[in-house]
Amino acid sequence: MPVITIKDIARRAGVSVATVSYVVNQTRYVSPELAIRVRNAIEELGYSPNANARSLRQKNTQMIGLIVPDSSNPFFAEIAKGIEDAGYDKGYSVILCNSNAQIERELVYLDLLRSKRVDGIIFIATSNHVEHIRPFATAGIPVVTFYRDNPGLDIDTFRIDNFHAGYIATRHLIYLGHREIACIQPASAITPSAQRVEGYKKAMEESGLVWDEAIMPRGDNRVGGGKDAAQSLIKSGRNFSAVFSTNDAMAIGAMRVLRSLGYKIPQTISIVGVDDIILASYTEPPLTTVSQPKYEAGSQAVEFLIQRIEGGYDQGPRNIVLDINLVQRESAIQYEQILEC
Amino acid sequence: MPVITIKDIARRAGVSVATVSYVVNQTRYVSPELAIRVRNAIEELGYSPNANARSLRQKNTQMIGLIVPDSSNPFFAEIAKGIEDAGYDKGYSVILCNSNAQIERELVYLDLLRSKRVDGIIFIATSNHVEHIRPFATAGIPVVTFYRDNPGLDIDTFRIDNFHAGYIATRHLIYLGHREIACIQPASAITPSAQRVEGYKKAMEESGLVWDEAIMPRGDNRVGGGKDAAQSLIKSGRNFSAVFSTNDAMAIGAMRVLRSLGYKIPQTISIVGVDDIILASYTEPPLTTVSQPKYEAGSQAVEFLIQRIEGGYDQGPRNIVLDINLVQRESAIQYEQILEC
DNA sequence: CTGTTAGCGCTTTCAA
DNA sequence: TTGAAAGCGCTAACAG
Repeated sequence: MPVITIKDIARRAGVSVATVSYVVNQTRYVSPELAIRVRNAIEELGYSPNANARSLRQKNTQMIGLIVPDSSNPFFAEIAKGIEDAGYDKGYSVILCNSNAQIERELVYLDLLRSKRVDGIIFIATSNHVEHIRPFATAGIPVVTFYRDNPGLDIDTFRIDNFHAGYIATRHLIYLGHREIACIQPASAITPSAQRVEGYKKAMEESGLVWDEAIMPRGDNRVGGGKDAAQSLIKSGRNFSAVFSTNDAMAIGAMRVLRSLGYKIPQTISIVGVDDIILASYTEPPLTTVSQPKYEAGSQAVEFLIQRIEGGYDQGPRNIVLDINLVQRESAIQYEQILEC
Repeated sequence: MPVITIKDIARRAGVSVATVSYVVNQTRYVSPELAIRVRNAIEELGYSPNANARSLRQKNTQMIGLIVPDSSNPFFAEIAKGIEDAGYDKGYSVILCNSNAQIERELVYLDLLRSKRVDGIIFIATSNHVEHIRPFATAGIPVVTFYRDNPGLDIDTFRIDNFHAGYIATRHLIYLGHREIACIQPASAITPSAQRVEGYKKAMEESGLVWDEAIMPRGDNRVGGGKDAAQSLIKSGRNFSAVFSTNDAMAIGAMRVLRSLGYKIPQTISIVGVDDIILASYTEPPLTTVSQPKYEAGSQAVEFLIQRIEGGYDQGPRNIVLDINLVQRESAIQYEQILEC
């Protein structure tokens, strides 16, 4: 079945293709009479303008590429949703690309997106190896990244203040009266989230408390790592009434083994995490954590991207630090012993 | 900065644009000598073929549209991931569209996807009102849907056997020795998942057990609805040692109130759900449930879609029933009283 | 073995 | 107030 083109409409309405184009896009005055005829023809023939042909002429596609490590990870899924929604409002569609944490696949997708002439790219990289976006930046294709530095490139970046996240989580525990506060830290000290540990230390020191590597086990940032960390925390034989976990996944793992070992949470041990993944509100008890905006970050990212696409901004790179805030649920409470003395 | 086109490459390599096209696409023999020159020019100039121009000629875009109610819902996110991955393997990109459960927005996206000339559409509808995909079907654009009937349209559909899901969940409980089995059912008897209740009834009857509306409260398919249902279950004053919930969300809600009321799960009450949402494996205790393939369903859907796109299939509509299976976790155990007698 | 060229469907300048 | 026509970047006859 032949697809209806602008020519068919022109013929049917007895006008030129130019006129059809003008009424479709409302881009110059057309007499009501002709306009009606055109609209009728469109209606009758069921015409749908070919966006690709349009793009070819206008050199814009109203599409943005989104590269994420894993769109089924609730964290990224939430960001992606924010992007899609904001894009919809602004008239941009999004091409969804999962890198599956493979640099190779990031490269393939980057190429593909360039070929498809997307108007901009939101890139949540897997590694610190972000050199491969250089061609885009230099080719003048707007790019926004998350949680990465892009030295020397004119690219906006969204990040959170990891130090501060660790700091406010720990301060909360201290405020609740806890003095012996354990910390479950990431396996690697060079990841961005390792900064959260620094915030923890700062908060401790500020209050004249000591942090002690003996109760600062490392985990793999996943639920399993949190379980292991909790085990070693118990085995250490040290006292602690609270634990700060550098992310929710490990906090959840820790809660599980602590509970199975007979500890009551929060009655005997308080826990706070960071991230506010959806699971956090469904655990037993619901987890107190430091939340970072995900949906909002996504929509703000397209905002910034579109500014650059449409020429609303052409200064140097912007570094946006997302607001974070403590969400108090039920896994951390007042340290009662203080009162009992 | 001017974008490099095929002409620039031709000029640089001293050949015709046709030759460039042929070496890029490997679509006819080109002498090694010229091929090298072309490849060098491409390398030097950083050429990226314009996929839109190509699409305009070839009348295919290597893109598929995906319409889901909410891509941040883990259930759809998982399906979407399967779609994206399979698409990647087959050389198709996916445009992500959230309908946010609004028919209006489904329509807008459907129009948009038509305009962008996607090669096919995977449509997970919000309502039973799927009439609006008719134009696509009749225009010959392949469409695959989930969980919906498309009477009179040549559209493939993926679904699960809801009756069977309810049946095997209930059979499992019976197999464990339970005889008084409550059922938390959906608010509406006409939704697809209401069939799960029929499966429950069948299993009960088959084993000579009676089902009783007094312990079959209705819920809104969400966690809150499960909580309410559990309350009314308790208020009914009837005995039951197990409950079958027609979905996981309600099962989780029920578990919560039952536990807060002092019931031990699974020691005093066993529970099984349906869906296997990710939360199910993180509850206390982890939920036994009937799982349906999500990732796999997604990739199978693109398989079918691409068959139609590329002419590998042109028979009538296909109705695919996805495999389901019981995943045993810790919320349902043997009914001990039987042994104690 | 390679090049010339028409044309995909649209926008937009230029002319009337 | 409208139309003719060039051209966006590419593919694929067709010709040589």
